[in-house]
Amino acid sequence: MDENLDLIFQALGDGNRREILRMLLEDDMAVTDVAEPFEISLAAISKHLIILSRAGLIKQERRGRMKWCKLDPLGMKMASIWMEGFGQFENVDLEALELFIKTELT
Amino acid sequence: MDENLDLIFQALGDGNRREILRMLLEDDMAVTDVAEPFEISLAAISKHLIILSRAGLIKQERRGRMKWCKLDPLGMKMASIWMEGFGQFENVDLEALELFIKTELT
DNA sequence: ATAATATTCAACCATTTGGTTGAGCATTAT
DNA sequence: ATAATGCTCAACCAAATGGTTGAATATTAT
Repeated sequence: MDENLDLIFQALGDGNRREILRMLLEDDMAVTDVAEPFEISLAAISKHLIILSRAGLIKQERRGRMKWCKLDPLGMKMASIWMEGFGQFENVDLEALELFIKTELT
Repeated sequence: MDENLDLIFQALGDGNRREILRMLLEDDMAVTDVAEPFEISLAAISKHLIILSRAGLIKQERRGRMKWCKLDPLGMKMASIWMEGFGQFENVDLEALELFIKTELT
């Protein structure tokens, strides 16, 4: 059963959650700090963090009244291992790829 | 906007769709052939293929009355490019990873 | 011309998702 | 002891998801 991959990819399929991961790449943060740049409620962020946690993409550790969030590399690793099987990218449309990199990443 | 990544990861977040991709890795197939090993309806498979198509994970080409489905490496490439930013996997729990590889893949 | 095949469309349904608000519970500060 | 902070729970809501069935369309075979 690859329910793990379900959880991982579903978790990654939301822009807010990907943004959270990007933030945690720079530093570990408490829940309130994660929520700060977003416009949605704290409760919504809390839910997103739980989803990321269940997917193995982050770890949460309660310390005092705060809960610290840090990246857990395992989830992303599992996803990338699955994707490696499709690693024959010779036929990629390079023009579309370049456009993607310019417009979608940062 | 990274709606592209939304579509890609959401598409990958379903076991049936990942299985379709795995099948297409071996050979291009018509819709009916894709549907054959599944227990769900042909219409459901057709929908899954449209989702994969919109995500840039496959391409569909009508030839006669059949529609041929083939992998499109671009979608997977976009996903893996995004994930590369998280490529610091030194701290992975190797034991859990090994377990994952044994039980979840193939 | 008629029948069979390949695929999609449309309407529907149950469940999940992503969000809200308000209350609740620990923990820390005053 | 009381108040403030950090986070989660519960109930709710609208929209999206993954599935169904039956009809519709287009192409090929008889």
